[in-house]
Amino acid sequence: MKQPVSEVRERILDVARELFIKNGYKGTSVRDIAAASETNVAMVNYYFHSKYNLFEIIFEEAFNRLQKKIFSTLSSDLPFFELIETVIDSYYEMLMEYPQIPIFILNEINQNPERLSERMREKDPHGVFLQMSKRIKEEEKKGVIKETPPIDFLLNILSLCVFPFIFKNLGSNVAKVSQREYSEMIVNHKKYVIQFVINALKK
Amino acid sequence: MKQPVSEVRERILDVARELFIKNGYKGTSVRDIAAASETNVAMVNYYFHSKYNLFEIIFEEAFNRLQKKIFSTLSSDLPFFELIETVIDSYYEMLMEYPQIPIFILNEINQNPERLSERMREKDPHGVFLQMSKRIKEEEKKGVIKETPPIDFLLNILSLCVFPFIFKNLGSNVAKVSQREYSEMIVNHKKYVIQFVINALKK
DNA sequence: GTCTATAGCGGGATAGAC
DNA sequence: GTCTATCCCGCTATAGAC
Repeated sequence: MKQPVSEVRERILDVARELFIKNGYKGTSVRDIAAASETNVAMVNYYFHSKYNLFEIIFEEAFNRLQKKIFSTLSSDLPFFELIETVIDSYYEMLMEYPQIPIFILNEINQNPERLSERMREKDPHGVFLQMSKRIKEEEKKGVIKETPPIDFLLNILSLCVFPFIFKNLGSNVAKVSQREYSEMIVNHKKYVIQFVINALKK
Repeated sequence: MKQPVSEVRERILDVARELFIKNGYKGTSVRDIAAASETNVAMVNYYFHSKYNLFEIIFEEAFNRLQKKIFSTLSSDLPFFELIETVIDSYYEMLMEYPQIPIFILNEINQNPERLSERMREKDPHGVFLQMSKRIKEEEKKGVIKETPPIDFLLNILSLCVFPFIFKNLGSNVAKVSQREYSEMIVNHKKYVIQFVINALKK
């Protein structure tokens, strides 16, 4: 019994997504994908031309999701400290739902940095960085916050939000807690991070 | 003319360190190492048995140095804020020398989490975490700093120190700066991080 | 559209002569 | 200790039968 256009294609795509997220690009072979999707190597290359092309389709999907979420938060017109809180909230919310994404992205940076960053540059239609810089400048002028270089500040936000998820595997092992316990710990950690950042900003 | 015990071994080790740092573990082949050290593949395996073992020797070297440095800082009697500054300094100094280490660790985690975390647990013979907790408690009592859960605080320190290096490849491309410029940027970023952390702590 | 079979490459590791 | 030659593996990709 045959599904619409290509049930096989979908099956390969689903399996590949799972494997790429779990094992990364280099850690996933076309043979793995073929076996897990109960097809064969030739089928994967028939539908997707190459392993890299297949990877790109899946990567795009994950990447768009993350981008959309973060950008819509950053572009809102909330009061400054609430904006900060919401940005951090959004990162954590997103990353708790898709904890594999940072590892997925970071693992593959080495693979093709030019191409990936080309994409990221394309995907900044609202000038989020400029908008954020403007908000920071305003608050500096008001004397509410300390002198805050936008790049350094945003890098700190990114570090504080993303690293705990990257560190999850190692951290839970070293601390001898289950991944589940670590995840619960992260919820509390988020609250500390928000306070930490706001304290660091305040004059 | 022959050098002491094995001039060749040292040469291989030096070249390997350089290549691993520059191109990462997977990006460096034993053939590359052989060529650059003007020996051959057999020599590399004669002295180091395997590529993985060779890398581990280099990894161990860096890890031990960091460990030693952090501990000597923690057990010093520096004033608390200077202690924080020195710890952050040490992390950045080490990571600027071995920027590939975090990425190697990340890749290792996916492949063999048990082995790596076993090692890291072994390497805390002096109780860095306990030392730090003690100092934090003292400063809390003095009323100098806010309430500061040690785990969350240390995770923040780690995030702020390690993430910029993980992000290096992607970040430098997105910001359209060379890796070299990014590295220079990181030196300034470190200064901001130190101020950021100290402000966040202060009551 | 599906599959088998294999080409062709590049990797790590090793045997064995010197 | 050193080197050449080679093994064996896994990978991507494709040719060609059905």
